[in-house]
Amino acid sequence: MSSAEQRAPLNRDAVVNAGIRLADSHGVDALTMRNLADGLGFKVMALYNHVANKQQLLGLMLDVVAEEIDDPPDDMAPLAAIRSLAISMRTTLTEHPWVPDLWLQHMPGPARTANMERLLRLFDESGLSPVLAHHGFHAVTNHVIGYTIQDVGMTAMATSADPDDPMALAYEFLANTPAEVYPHTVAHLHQHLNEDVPSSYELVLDFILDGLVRLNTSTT
Amino acid sequence: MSSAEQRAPLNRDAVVNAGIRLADSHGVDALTMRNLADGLGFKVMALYNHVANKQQLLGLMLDVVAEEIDDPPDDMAPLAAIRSLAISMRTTLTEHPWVPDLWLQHMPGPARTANMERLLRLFDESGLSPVLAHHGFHAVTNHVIGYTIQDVGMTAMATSADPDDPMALAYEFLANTPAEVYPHTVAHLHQHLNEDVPSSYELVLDFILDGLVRLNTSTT
DNA sequence: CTTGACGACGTACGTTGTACGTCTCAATAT
DNA sequence: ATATTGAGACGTACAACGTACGTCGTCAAG
Repeated sequence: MSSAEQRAPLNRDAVVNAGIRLADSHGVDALTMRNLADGLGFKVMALYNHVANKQQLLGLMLDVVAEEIDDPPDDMAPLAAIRSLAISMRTTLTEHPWVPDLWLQHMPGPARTANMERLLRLFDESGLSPVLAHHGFHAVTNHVIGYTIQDVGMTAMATSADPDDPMALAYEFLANTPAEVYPHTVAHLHQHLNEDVPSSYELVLDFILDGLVRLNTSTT
Repeated sequence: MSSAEQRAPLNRDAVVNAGIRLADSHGVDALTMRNLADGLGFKVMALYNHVANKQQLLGLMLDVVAEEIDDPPDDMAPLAAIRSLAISMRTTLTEHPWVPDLWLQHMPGPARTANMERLLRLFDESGLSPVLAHHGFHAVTNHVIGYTIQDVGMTAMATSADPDDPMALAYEFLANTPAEVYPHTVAHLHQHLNEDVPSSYELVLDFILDGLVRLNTSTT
């Protein structure tokens, strides 16, 4: 009986994937080494045979997520492909709300480096001047991360304040900020609560891309 | 002797300001309650007579930083004032590298709410349509936070890897990413290390503002 | 002179990451 | 067949953290 119950030994991929699932489902705060080990049916110290420490584990998790980002088709025009890639990145990052924060605090692994390479190559092929291509890379990267981090951070705050009713936080904020003192802020928040405004993600992305092209053609 | 050494009692402002100084000088990781108490010449639990918990302390610290943001002059044209405010925000946030991350994870206090109000009012007075003003607010906020968080995160990573030589991290990264596989990434990094490219912060900010104005006039 | 409030602090607890050493077992070498 | 080795799971233990609780001294109001 005892020999029949041999589990398969742990391995790095299993640990990393379990980490991603745990962070996705219960938030990054629930990702403790003990918790993770429990979920896998092992004890804490078993994990350390497969990852050096938590920091490394997080880095590996990030790189797995980076692999999930869809590539634009090869035959797409560079600027359209940039646009498409930016949207894919946002999609993937939004599916793993714990990622955007950590993204900026870890060195890129192979998959994320490949992702940067792709975006940089597209800019190189876009016809923009080298300096504008350089700035474009940063502008788009910043746009993707910034917008996503903000979205995700907001909803994380709301659900951590009251998991049952994410709206509760907004109403509590409204109760504490008088409309006579902060009329525009209150109005803005109401726009979010009542009418639902579409995301300006793609709109602003296009402002950036159009701005790059426009400046490029006007100085060439 | 003992009665002559009476210290002034602690108060909330002292705690909050000491927290800011500590986070500024030694990083947010060094901001532990014990550390903070030590710096003030008190013991840990004394702090809890003045702040409810660490979370609240961080929130108070953030709002003090929000107060530091310079307002644009009242007579400045709305769009110019928005631009000016965005630059002031970046300046202040950069002076407190621990802020951008936390900024998105805490509800705004009074000062930050006032800051939002200001930006929203400027957009309201800008002549943009209400929906574009709404999007403009998010676009600019995102730009400010995103760009700053990225700057600050990078340098934080570099200095935490090797406080003596922040460049070391870049060279280590280069050593691990072959130029044959990642030519554009390597070239991009070299642009940062050799030529020093000016920040694209204002350039992209203008892309956004110009994009808003252009779209507004073309659909009005 | 008493009383009551307030602020500082000692003690203690639960939670976290992880260093270190031990034990088991299968694969390999003799 | 026996001895050796190495990998992997795990128990124990520790330091650092946030913070709950209770105690004590001091000072102002009754």
